Amino acid sequence: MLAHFTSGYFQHNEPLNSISGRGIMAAAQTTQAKGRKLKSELLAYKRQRILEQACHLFYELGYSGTTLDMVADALHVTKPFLYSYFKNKEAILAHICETGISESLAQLQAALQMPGTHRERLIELVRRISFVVIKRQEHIVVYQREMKNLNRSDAQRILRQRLEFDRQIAAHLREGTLSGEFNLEPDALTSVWIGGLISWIPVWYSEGGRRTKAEIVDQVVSSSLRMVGAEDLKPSERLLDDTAYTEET
Amino acid sequence: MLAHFTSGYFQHNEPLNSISGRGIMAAAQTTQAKGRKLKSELLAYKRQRILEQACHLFYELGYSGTTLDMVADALHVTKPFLYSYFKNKEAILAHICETGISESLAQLQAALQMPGTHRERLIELVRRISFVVIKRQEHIVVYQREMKNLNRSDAQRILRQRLEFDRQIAAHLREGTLSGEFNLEPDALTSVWIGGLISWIPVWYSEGGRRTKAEIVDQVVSSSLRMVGAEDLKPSERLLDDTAYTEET
DNA sequence: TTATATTTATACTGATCAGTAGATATATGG
DNA sequence: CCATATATCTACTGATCAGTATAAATATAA
Repeated sequence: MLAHFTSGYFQHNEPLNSISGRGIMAAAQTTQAKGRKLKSELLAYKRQRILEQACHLFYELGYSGTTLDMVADALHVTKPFLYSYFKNKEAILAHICETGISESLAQLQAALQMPGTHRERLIELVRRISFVVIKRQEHIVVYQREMKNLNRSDAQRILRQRLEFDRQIAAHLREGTLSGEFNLEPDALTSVWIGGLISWIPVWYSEGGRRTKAEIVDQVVSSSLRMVGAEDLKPSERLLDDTAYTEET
Repeated sequence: MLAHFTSGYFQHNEPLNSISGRGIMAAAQTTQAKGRKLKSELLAYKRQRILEQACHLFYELGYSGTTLDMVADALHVTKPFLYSYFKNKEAILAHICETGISESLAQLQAALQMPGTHRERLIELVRRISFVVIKRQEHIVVYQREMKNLNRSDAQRILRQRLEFDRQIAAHLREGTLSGEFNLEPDALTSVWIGGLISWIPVWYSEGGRRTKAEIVDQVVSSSLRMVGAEDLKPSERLLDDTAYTEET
């Protein structure tokens, strides 16, 4: 039952309720501290698996079209199990909605802190965010569709991150315009349109479709550069493959 | 009760169930043909009012967050009333979802048939579609959010219109590239990105906000021109006001 | 091994709501 | 004004499902 345990990673097709600390505990039981750490890892892992499965079902069937019994069944557990990990259905949705935007914001900030011209950093940030959006397609779509079901405080917390996201891109475009790299009118909402472009990816991209991730992302980057009035993506700047941006963290 | 009737138009705050053909019938009752025509107009009007109100509530509260009792209450009628105008709740949603896309498609085709260069017609079509999207903001948002709740055949019918919409824009961009007005790579998905740009308007535009409709639309047009590699919108081409595109049809 | 703590499951409740059967009111035509 | 047709309402049902009380199973520590 517990044999699938492999150096910290878990098999995803294993019934969630069969996962325990026993195997490792027996082998490496030295201190209570280690036991506590493992326990909290298990907790986090189970939470994450619930979120993944719920996200997928919300994506396929909609939030209100998905019952918690369905989520539980898919994980081979029962509804009250879910309630010991999340306060209620809405709390699950809130976590899902927050994932995409908070990861995007993190990548945006990382890209902005890199060295290079404004144009180079724009390329980098559009790329990084686009890859997040592709990786978290389902989260992004669920967020866009099901936002309305969030309670006031969750909605506000997430909205604040969105506004911060937009504020930082807008600032970068303003700076780049001042430095002469971009060509934008003072009151252009180009940060908004770039955000729209990136958020539009899930509408058309599908894993295993005719285009590779790198192609799609290069098109978004190219369109963004054209929109801000910077030099278009040079052939040498094209992505050959996704590896640099799709490694697991 | 029936005094609000004015030359074919109806007051919107009047209880829907008080609207009848009596007033006009008494004054202008000449043939049965006229009576039938009026009757079908009344039927169409009531259907339209149900759709408007339902759309607004779906927009505010979500499809599953809106009960048909709420829709009925808002119109000062009862739930079974709605069922004599629509087969079920999903049929109401399907009509709402179809509105935005079919009106957009109509405007697209009208713009494409106008005289002018490819660039001029691109400006015209982006403008027209953008104004549809602004006018039908709530319909568009409800469609994007609640698509999943449509049954197979409704979803397919609407999807076909979307695909046709994209196909025609793509064809226009291809022709414009061949004629040398645009500068696009053969496999660019620019029609998709322009569609995304336009669909993104409702996320940020709000009636009575800091920007006028004309400003927003000009920005979308400008971004589209830049994306396709055409000459940017000249100051003389800017919209001074919305009137040319927002007259009632 | 046994006592205690933690995790997970069984079985239920109360509220909600789409959809309907049948009654009532209103309009139409003679 | 009456008879018929049409439009609308009252009152209900059956199914669904989020959330919970409590029991069972499992893990932990001594």
